[in-house]
Amino acid sequence: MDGAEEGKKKISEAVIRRLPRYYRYLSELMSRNVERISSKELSRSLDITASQVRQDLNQFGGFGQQGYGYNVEYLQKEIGRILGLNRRYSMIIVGAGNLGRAICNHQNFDRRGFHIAALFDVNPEAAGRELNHLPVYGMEQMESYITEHRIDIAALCIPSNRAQEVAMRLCSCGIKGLWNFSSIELKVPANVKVENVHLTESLMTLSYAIKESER
Amino acid sequence: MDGAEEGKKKISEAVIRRLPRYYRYLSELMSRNVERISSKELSRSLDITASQVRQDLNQFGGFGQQGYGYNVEYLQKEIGRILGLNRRYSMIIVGAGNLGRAICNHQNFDRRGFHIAALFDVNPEAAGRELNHLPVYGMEQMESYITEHRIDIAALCIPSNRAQEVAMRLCSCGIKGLWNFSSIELKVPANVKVENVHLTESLMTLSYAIKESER
DNA sequence: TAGATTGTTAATCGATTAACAATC
DNA sequence: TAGATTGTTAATCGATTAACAATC
Repeated sequence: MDGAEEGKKKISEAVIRRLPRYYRYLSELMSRNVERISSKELSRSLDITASQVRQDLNQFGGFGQQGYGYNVEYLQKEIGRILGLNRRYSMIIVGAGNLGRAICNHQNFDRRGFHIAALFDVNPEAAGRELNHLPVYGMEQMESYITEHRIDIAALCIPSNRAQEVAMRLCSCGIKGLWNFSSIELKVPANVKVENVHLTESLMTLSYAIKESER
Repeated sequence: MDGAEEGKKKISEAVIRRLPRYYRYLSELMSRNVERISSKELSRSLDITASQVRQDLNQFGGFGQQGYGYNVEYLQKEIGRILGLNRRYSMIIVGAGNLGRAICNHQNFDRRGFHIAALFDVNPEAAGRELNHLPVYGMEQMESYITEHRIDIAALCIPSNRAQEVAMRLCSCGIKGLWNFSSIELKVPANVKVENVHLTESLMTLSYAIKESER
């Protein structure tokens, strides 16, 4: 017992980013009542080599069975557990502009365990109203709300020039994760996790691909 | 002259995905009237090693000068050119729901050369109206509009179960790139480029990171 | 000239793919 | 038992980092 037990081997980000894809596809298979699947079939559907599928899954332990493959329902549940989807998260949306509203209207998040509790906005005439049955509060109430309602995640849907400052406020009251839609790189304490959705960068990457294919 | 001239060495996706970050930071430096920057300074601001910065930039040629560093304005322009930002793209948004509307209201895309021309929606009562001064048409007019207005890019903001079918329609009338916000993996001809924005997957990755940091 | 910093080659590290023995 | 397919080790490939000569 020299500390070699619990999940130590650092899992690479490349692997982690593939897990949601497996998860989604397995969920789809479940809804089609498919019971078992082999790494080879998975590989065909997901454009990943069978070898990599097995390598990926074995980072977390043996979920399959020789000669049989993987049980779809079991594997889906296990990957869900690995991703932390076996519990619920409370989320707020900061910035009730178009993007904030689009996210709060998105059905799928709640289904996956991400419960949106409220929105916050600087605009006093937005505050006090409701959006999609969710309350909209002024920014000054943000800290106390997070503490009282034990909010885990904040989606940052505000202009880039205010994002860093608001991020720091969120970090200071115990938020665990920031879902950052602003176009800047946030600097936050190590205990707060940031996931970026950089739309403009995404579009530029597409632009590059189009340009290349035209040559 | 045995065909060893023009841009052959295939640039890796990892490099391409870093280019927009350089571009954005250099744009910021320009607005602050910074004239020159070294790979070391870039590395500090972008959390990339100086060695990698130089390696990345030299994939495309020597943009710097020994003992001096890089000229900010020149480098920004060159990276823009590499990304294909030195021209304008015409874009339509398919699906005028919350997400589609959020994107059409986003200021930054047009600034970077991505001009949104119109929206399309199945809902007949959405069609015919205007959104943010942009026309909304019914889906049946999509193909002819794309051809007539030489549309380059379509942002797919429709439910996942209809995404593949609509994608095929878009491909068949000469679209060059799909910006896919639906949660499925699109199958398209090789000449059409797809850039995915998988929001649910992004959120699951954040969930994983939070779970890990709590252990 | 001395100092700084690039461009580029070589070394290292990590991720992907191939192969195959284990076993259901 | 024969066939299928995993788990896992070894080989390959590619990306990142280190080092340093070139040169502004």
